[in-house]
Amino acid sequence: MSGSIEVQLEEMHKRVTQHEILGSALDRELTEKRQRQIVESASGVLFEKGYHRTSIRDIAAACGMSMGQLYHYISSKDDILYLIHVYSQEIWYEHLRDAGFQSITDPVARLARALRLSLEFIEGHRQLYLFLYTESKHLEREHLKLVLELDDKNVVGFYRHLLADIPGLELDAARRDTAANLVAFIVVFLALRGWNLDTSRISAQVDFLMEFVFRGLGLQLPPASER
Amino acid sequence: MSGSIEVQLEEMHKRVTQHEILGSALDRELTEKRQRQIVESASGVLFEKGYHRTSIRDIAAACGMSMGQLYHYISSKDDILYLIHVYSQEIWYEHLRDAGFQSITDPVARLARALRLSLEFIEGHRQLYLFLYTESKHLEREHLKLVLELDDKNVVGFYRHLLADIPGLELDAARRDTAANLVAFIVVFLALRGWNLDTSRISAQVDFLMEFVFRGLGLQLPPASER
Amino acid sequence: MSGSIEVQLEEMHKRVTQHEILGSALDRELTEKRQRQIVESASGVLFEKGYHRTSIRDIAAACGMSMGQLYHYISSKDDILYLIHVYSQEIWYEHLRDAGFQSITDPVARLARALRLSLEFIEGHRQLYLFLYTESKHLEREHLKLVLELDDKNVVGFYRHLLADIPGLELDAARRDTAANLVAFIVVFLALRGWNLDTSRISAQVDFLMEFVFRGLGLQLPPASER
Amino acid sequence: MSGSIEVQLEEMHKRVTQHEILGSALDRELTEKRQRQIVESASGVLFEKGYHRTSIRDIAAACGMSMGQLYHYISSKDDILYLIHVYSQEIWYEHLRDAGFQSITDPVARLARALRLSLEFIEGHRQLYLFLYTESKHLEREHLKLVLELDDKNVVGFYRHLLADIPGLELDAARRDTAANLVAFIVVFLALRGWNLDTSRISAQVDFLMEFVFRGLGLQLPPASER
DNA sequence: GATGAATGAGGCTTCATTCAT
DNA sequence: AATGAATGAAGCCTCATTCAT
Repeated sequence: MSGSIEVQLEEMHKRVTQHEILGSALDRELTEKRQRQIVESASGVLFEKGYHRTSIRDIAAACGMSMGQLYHYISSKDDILYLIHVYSQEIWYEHLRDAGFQSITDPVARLARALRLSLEFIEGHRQLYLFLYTESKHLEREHLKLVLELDDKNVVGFYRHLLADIPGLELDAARRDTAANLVAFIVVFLALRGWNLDTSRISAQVDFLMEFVFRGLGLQLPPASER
Repeated sequence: MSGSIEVQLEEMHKRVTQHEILGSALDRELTEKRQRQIVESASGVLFEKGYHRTSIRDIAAACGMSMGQLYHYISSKDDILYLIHVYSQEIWYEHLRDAGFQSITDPVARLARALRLSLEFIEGHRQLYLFLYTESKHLEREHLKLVLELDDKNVVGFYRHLLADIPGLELDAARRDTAANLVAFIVVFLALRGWNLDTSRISAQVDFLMEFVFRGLGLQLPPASER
Repeated sequence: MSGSIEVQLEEMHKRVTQHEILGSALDRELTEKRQRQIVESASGVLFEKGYHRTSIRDIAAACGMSMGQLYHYISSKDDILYLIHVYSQEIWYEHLRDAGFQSITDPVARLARALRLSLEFIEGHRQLYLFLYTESKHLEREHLKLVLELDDKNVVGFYRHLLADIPGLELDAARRDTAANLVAFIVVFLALRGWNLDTSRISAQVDFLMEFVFRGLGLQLPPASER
Repeated sequence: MSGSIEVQLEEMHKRVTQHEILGSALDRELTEKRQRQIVESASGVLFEKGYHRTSIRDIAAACGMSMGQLYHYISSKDDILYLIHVYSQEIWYEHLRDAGFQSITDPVARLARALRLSLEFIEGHRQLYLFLYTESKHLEREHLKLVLELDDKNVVGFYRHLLADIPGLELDAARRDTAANLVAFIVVFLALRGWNLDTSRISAQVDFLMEFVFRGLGLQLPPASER
């Protein structure tokens, strides 16, 4: 079961790709490239001003594009919000992959590593995650549904699998689901409540959170060398 | 130390009142009454459509007021957002008070009860808390600052005090602060991730969360009769 | 049956009034007054430039209103198109009424008078009728449906009743319906093909059309004094 | 005089061709072929969405062409509108010709046959004729002038000639012109008011219209076998 | 030659706030 | 005092046409 995250992410990519966002541009490859550029360029303004206060003109300017060009690669402002959500899952996945996560075999070590990598990653992308939680509610119905599905499948699903693999963890399916959601939620703690936390102690806070989660689940945290 | 929350709330009221738009002496009381009415009437539309998509017209209509009248009690749309934040802390406080929270003396039992009352209260006001987390970012700087201060002082501060009172809890001030923030965060879990949770099992989930938090803090949950 | 047109028009007014167009203005009476002003002021530009080429800004300017004000009395550009259609039926009705049409009792004389009054009226409102036929296709589905219903009920219905009253006119219901539609169509001939007609001979053309229609129906045109 | 329509159509072709955008000698033929293809392919979208709501992109897609290719055969969107008008006259002419119209010699039978062929043809191309009447107003001045001239020359002119040929029809030139215009107008009745007519009785309606026109002109309709 | 990405003005509509009545 | 009509800037989005590749 340890390879499942790759499979999930594969599927995610497929689903994202299947969903038509295209404005009028026809070249699929160029479109995807530009969409990523748009997300990366637009993030700055969006995170700072918020979705509603950022105009399409602001975004176009931030992307160095004309408004018309922008609309060749998206078909509505809402698409950008959606793309950011997808993007966030992609880069999170890439982070795990690049950190060699999948080479770990021990289930508990896997959980520990996943937790630490996620905590650190999200801490490094505070604004992004704050934005995601803050603005997801404004997605249009169709996009919202997709995003929530992706989140349940890829993010929560990821933790669900990790928890299921751990021997001796006495959680029925229902509790395991709640636990997976809770982990996905706690992992985002530093981003959502960062304004009220001492930013000079990040690594201590990461440790604290890992201990908290492991103890909360009734598990023993592996020695530091193995997380 | 057990009375501190009341003191804090007193102060909160003062601060809120100080910031009021209208100054005329006798109107103060009426204004506050009307403001609460406004918040309570406007909540419906606001929670459903979101802050930006709800117009002042919508709000006036929901309140059964003319726009002119509405503007007698607020000075800008942002005021409403602010008032909702204050309101949320007030009714949370009232809930704790009405549940006889302050009569509990054992520190661990106090924490347990505070947790359960908060979890249940927030679960019963999901839309409100989702709104708070979703829209607080749109508060204007001055209001935002106030709200964050109130939250740190009254909400996080409340949990900070509870944790400080618990004997044998080995947390230095820094960790205690993180822990208090974390508790304030977890307490909101059911509202923020409710879309992905089995709503038929709320009370089981409340139990699960309480166990999780207590274990996470290295504490033993009191027997059910004493929570 | 001779009073039926009044009844029909009464109903038309009711239906029009029932149909919500209101922007944000609440005063029904003022709204209706302003809507008529809008129609009358906007006609000029609209007839000249056509619906699509006339911008909302053009219309607001022609009405001496700000764009915002305009939208207090309508809720979309399409509403204006709709209002013009309703307006056209109203003023046509008023023209017939003011010309004392309903005092005529002889069925054949009634038909002749209706025909002449309509021909003359439409000839005097060429641009309006050209506009109606040209742009009705661009009405949004809901409005289009309403307009077509009104036309069938009030305009075609009017001719249907006139034809039904005429003794010795051997038309089954189906043919009578076609005939009524045809009359409603021919009556508009001068407006729709006016560009190709000698405008100096209008009254001769009206006579020609009346003779044509009466002969076409197998009727004898009453002496000029009774038309 | 019976051959005159062919002559007129010849001339029409010439005029249309003269106005072509491209000059290069050999391309002429290809251009005309492509233009007809464009008109035929684009009709679907255009009739359904209307001229203004159909974008050049839509048209290119409907034609299976790139936008660049499309612009090799037209020089503006307005050209397409113009080409459709010309096309409509061409296929109408072809319909008459293919039905062996020119072999009829009796003037009254000619008129009857012309009427029936036109009524049937237009009924079979309702959308096209609705489009022509609806959108002709949007032609640019130069094209509009041409189209109106063509219509007066070829369509109205055709009926004018037919009427002129009929012995014993007491119409001065002015009335004859009005009558020709009226015939050209009535012939389009089924297309323009089709929405309000019983579509299951088309042939009965064609008969009714023919009787109506003949009676209206004071003529006797030839027996069915000779129409 | 052929493509389709790029332009950017201009389209319709909304809305917080004010102020004449 | 109370109303709600009025403002007008700013919002999102479209599209005929061009032109670098």
